[in-house]
Amino acid sequence: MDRGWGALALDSDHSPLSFFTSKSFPSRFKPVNSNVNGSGRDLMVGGGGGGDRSSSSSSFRMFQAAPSSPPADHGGDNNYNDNDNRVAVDEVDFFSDRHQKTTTTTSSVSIKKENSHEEAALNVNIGLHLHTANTGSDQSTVDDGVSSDMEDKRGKTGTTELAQLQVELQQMNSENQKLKEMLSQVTNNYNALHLQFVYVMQQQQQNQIVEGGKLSDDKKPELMVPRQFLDLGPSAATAAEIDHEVSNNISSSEERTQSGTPPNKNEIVSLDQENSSFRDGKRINREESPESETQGGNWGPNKTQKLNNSTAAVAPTKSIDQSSAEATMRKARVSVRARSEAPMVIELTIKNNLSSKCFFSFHGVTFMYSYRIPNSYMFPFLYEINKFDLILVPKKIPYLIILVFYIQITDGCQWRKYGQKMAKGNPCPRAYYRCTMAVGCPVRKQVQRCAEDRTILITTYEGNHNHPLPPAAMAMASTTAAAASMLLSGSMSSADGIMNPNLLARAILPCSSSMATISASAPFPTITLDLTHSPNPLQFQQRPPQTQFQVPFGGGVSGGGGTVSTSQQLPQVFGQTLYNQSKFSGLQLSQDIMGPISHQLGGHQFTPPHPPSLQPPQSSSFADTVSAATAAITADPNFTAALAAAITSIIGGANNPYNNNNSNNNTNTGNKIGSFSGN
DNA sequence: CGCTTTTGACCTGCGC
DNA sequence: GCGCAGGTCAAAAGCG
Repeated sequence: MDRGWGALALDSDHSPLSFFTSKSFPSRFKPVNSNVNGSGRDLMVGGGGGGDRSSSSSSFRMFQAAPSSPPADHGGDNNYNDNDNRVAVDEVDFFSDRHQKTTTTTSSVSIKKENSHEEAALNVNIGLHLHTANTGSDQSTVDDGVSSDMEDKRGKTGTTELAQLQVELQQMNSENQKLKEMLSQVTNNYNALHLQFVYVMQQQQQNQIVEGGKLSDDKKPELMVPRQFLDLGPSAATAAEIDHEVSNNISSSEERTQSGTPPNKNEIVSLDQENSSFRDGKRINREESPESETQGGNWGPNKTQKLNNSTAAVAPTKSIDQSSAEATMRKARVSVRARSEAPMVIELTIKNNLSSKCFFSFHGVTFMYSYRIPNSYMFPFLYEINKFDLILVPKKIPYLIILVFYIQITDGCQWRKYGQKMAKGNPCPRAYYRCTMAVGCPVRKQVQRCAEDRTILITTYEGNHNHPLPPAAMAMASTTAAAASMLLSGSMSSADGIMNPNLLARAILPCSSSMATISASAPFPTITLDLTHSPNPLQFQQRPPQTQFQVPFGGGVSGGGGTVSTSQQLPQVFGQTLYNQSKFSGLQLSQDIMGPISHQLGGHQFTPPHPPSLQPPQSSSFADTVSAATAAITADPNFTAALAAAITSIIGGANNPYNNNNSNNNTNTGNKIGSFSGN
C-alpha cells in the first residue's frame, strides 16, 4: 500500500481528532464484531461509523479473550465458554456512561467478575488473546459479551432484556442512519456553497483585473491558455453528486459547451464569450490529439505538448471542437503538494471523554476508545491512519496513554498501482495509479515525493470519474473543482505563474495558506496546490529535524521500515520516526499533563486541541479505580502482566497478586511502550 | 484463491 | 535513425 502520498491539512478551527470518521479508516482498521477479529492483527483501529457520532457515550474499554489462541489468530470462532483458560475480563467498561444506562452490559461484567477475575491474573502471561468488541451501540457487543451459558443462567430475564436491547439498537441504528444522511446533506450543502463562493470570489477578482486595465485585449488570450486544460473531472463528478444546483456548475458548462448548447447565464461558472471564443481557438490545436477517441483515457502526454505553445485562433469544426475539448479535460492535471505521514499525538487519559471510537490492542489486550465527532468537525478532506504507536507514560503521569497517529490525507477513491518509474531529476520514483472504484474509470494519478523535501508528496490527478463518488471522494473533488474554477477566473497573472494565493487558498482550502501555481510550460497544464504550509502553528507546528520526542522510556531496537510490532521497539521508533520525518505536526496533550510532558519534550509548547465541548465528566471513584489500575501498570516491568493486574484490580481489587509488586524494578524497564502498525 | 503490488519490457513521442 | 524520457502493460511475486 502506498503510504506516502498523503498530507495533513487542517482547518485551524478543526480538531485533528475529526479524522476519526468511520470512513476515514481503511477497511483494515475498521472494527469487527466481537467474536471475530477479522484483521487478525495486533492492531485494530476502528472508526465508529455513523452510530458513533450520534452516541453520547464515551468509553475506554479493555478487552481480553481466550489466551489459548495466539494474538494473531482471531479468524475463527471464539467460544469462550469452552475455554477453561478464558481470561476473566472479556469486557470492562471503565468509563462509559452507558454503564449506568445499560443494565445488561453491567450485569455481564459483574458475572465475569464473580467467575474469573482471578483467572485473569493467572492466565494473562500465557498469552492474551485479542478480542475486538464494539461499543454498546453495536448489537454484537451484547451478544459477544455474554455466552450461551450465561444466557441460560439469566433465563427469561436476560432474554427479555436482550430483546429490549435489540429494539433499542434498531432504533439507534435508524437514528444513526438519519444522522448520517443529515451529515451527508450538510456536507453537500457546504461543498455547493463553497463552489459558489469560489465563483463569486473569482468573478470579483476578474472584474478588478479587467477594470484596472491590467489586461490588454491582445494579452487576454495568453492568460486564458491554461484554462482550457483544466481538469474539471473531479469537479464534474463532484458537482453531480453534491447538488443539482451545483451540477449546473463548471462541468455542466463545459459539457454544454462541448455539445454546442450555450451555457445558461445563471450557471455558477459560466463561460463568457471571450473565454468561449478563445477556447474554440485553442481547441483547434487539439485535433492533433486523437486521444479523445480513446476510452479510459491514456495520459498520452506527448501528444499535446505543443498545444500550449500556440494561441492561434482557428475556427474548428464542431467534431474537432468536441473531441478536443474532451482531450483537453482529460489532459489537464491538478497537482497537490502535501506533507505525508504527519504524526499526530493524542493522549488518552482515562478521563478523556472524546467521542467516536477507535480500537487498539496492546500485548493482546484490545482497547477501545470512544469519542464523538461533532459534525462541525467534518472537513472536506479525508484522513487515513496508516499506523499508530502507543505509549504508556510511566509513573509521573499515571494512567496516561499516548497514541501517536500517523495520518495521511486520502482522496476517498480507491486506486490501484499499475506502474512505477524513475523520473528524471528526482531520485524518488513516480508511482502511477488508476481509479478502481468503477470499471473503466479513466481517472489516474501520479504520486511522487518531492526531490527537495521528501516529506512532501506530490499527487497529480487527471481525468473524469465515470462513476458516483462517495462523500469522501467528493471532498477532494470539490477541492480540485475549486482549483479549476479558480483557474477559469483568470486570476493568475501569467500563463505560468503563481495565482493569487490568498484568494485561492481561502477558496480552495479555507484552512490552509496554500499556494497555487499554474504551469502551462509543463508537458501538461497543471495547477499545483501547495498544502505544505502549516495552517495553524498550534496544531501543526513544524518541528525542527533534530527535535525528538524524548520520553524516558527504556531503550529499544529500531523496528526499521516504520513498522513496529513489539513494545521494545516503540521507543526508538517513536523518537526516530519523528526525527526522520522532521515534522512533528500535531502534538496534542491534555492540560493536566502539559507540564511534565512539555518537559519531556524538551520544553516545546503544545496545545491540547481537544474539542472543548467534549470534556468529560469524571467521578472520583472512577478516577480512583483508574489510578489503582495504572499504578499497577507502571510498577510492573512486564506490561502484559501489569495490564492484567490493572484489569484485575479494577475487577478484583486487593486480591490482585499483581498489585503492589515489583516496586523496586527499574523504572525504565517498566515504561512499556506499544507500537502498532496499520500496515 | 483473489486481489494488489512489483518490476522489467514495451510503446510512444520528442529532440538531436 | 537513434537515444532518452514518460507512460503503460503484464507476468511474477506478495499478501491477506
